[in-house]
Amino acid sequence: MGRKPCCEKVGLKKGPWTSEEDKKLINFMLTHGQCCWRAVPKLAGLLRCGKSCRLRWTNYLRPDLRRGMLSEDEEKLVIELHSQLGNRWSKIASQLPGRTDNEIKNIWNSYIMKKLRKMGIDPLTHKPISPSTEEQQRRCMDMSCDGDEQAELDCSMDSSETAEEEAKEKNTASPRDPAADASLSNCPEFCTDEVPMLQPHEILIPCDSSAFSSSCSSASSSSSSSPRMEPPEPMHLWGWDDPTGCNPIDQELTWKSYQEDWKYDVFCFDY
DNA sequence: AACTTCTTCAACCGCAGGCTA
DNA sequence: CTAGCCTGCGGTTGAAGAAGT
Repeated sequence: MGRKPCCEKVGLKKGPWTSEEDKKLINFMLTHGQCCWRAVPKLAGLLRCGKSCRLRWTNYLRPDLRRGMLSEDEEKLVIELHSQLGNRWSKIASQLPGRTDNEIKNIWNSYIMKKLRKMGIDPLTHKPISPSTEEQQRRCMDMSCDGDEQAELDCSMDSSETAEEEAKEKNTASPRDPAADASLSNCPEFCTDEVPMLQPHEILIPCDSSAFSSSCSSASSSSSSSPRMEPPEPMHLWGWDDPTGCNPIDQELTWKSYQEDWKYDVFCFDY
């Protein structure tokens, strides 16, 4: 069979993207919309594989992304969804507008997991950790043999702190609280079969370059020679349901910050 | 100040599944 | 039905910066 690799490995750039490459990709995506990723690098003049372009766009350059820490609501939602879906990051991310699966995954691994452990909750099972159980002891033994990092963390946790945090946790809505689970499962927003997927036409400005340039005229005042890109409408105008409870004002603020951070100039290049 | 260890997160890799010829 | 292409997903890696000693 010998399936071909996704891209020709030779001659293609890897590693961190330069601002120049970002500009090319952004310009291409905003003028042409999302099309065949395999063709994107060639058409955009990039020495990257399509996969790399897709990843860069979806995880970093997409105009509708929300950057920064998760809000408390988002964090709760991630934990709740993870308890139901496991490591299905894309499903989880689809419930959090402007967040990517990669971002959620990173936040989970670097922050939420630690936090849950500190609270005495096993991040994998979402059940309280009970250090006195034989299971725990066995895991500690296993850990000492095979260097299981997670077990090590579990075992090294101060048991008094664990108990305290656990008690605290029981007073709040535990992720495995049956009532909470029931209410969640009754909530149509959490039906994973009805994930509100974002379509390209919802993100991107129409391909018509004249329409594009006119739409960004209001934002181009700061640079007459190289017009600045106008990100699309604020997210709350796109008709998203917002399970995080973020109100439009918050989203508008987020969007304003984004617009202020939007530094890329549009390039023109021939194909 | 210098060095080491830890943390974060962008990017990569390989695989699965959908689609089509 | 099968093979090949393409996209998307989840696990993993490694560079860079932060924190600790």
